[in-house]
Amino acid sequence: MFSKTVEYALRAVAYLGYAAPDARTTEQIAAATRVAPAYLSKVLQGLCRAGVVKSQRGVRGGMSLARRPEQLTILEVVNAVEPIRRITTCPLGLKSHGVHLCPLHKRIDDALAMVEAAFRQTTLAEVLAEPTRSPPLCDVSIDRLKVAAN
Amino acid sequence: MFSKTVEYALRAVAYLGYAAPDARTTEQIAAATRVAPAYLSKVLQGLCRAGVVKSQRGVRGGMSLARRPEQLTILEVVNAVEPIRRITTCPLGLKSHGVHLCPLHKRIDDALAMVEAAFRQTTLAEVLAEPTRSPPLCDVSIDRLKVAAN
DNA sequence: ACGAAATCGGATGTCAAGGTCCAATTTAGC
DNA sequence: GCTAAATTGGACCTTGACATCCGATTTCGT
Repeated sequence: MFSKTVEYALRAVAYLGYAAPDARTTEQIAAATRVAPAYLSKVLQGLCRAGVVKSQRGVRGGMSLARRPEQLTILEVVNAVEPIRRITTCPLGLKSHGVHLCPLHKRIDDALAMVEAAFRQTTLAEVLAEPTRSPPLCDVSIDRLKVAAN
Repeated sequence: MFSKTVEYALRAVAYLGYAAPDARTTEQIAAATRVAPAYLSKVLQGLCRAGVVKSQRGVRGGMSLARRPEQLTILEVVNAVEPIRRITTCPLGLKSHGVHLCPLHKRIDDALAMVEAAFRQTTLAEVLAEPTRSPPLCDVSIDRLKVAAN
């Protein structure tokens, strides 16, 4: 239902939020999020163009959040890589009823709207702060220790 | 977010519900739902195997609903062609926390759960019966007249 | 100024989704 | 029994998602 690319983008952003405000290299992010480094690179480029993360080239460069976690919603991340396309007109292309969706497509769009609303209401900060037995992104804490040790 | 195949399956089922209890040929369904006939054939085969529709070969054959619209939910149709895969374990494969999802994946799974619940609660009969300016499936009424005229 | 470290961008490869085509099979009706 | 009408299943094609690779470029630190 959600593409792998969306998964990868959310993992990366979660990891960066955890590391904020420091930057992390694509290699580090890939290792921590268990994503193929070369592909993650492309995903991060997309997030960069969308203004979700910012990049710094060269020595001691890497990726970091473009905004504070409190100002970044899950929806923005999702829409940056693969926009949720709401149904606004009849997919069958019938002009017989203009903007009014038939009951079937209304239901489908309602489902999209629910997801959209849920993601819009959730900030990265909320995800990171949520008390839980499992740390965000699973083993990000282990990685954090590893990075801190360097 | 939802695949084309899911769209096609829902359109076909909506059309068949509208025509119920009579059968319709793949050609008729394809024309009414604006789907490529050859591909719709494959989709219908899947629905048939899943027990959502039933097929009748030969002269005066075609496709019809396997159950009454009141007994068929949107979720069943969706799951027949492309099951909604809830997140049950950490996608990163970390065994460090067993069945407990991290906050990120919890949110994603919550979204999936909402969609699943909405689709489970909606029967085909409800979709067909809903009062609206636009008939279900857009121009199904036009098609109905055409079929009735034969 | 130089070199190492990092992103950027383009070319390429792989695989599943979406889509087509057709011969084989089944079946109602004459 | 024959024929026309319909599904079935398999082979095939096309496109986009996922993924890899590498040379070019930028930039920090010495």
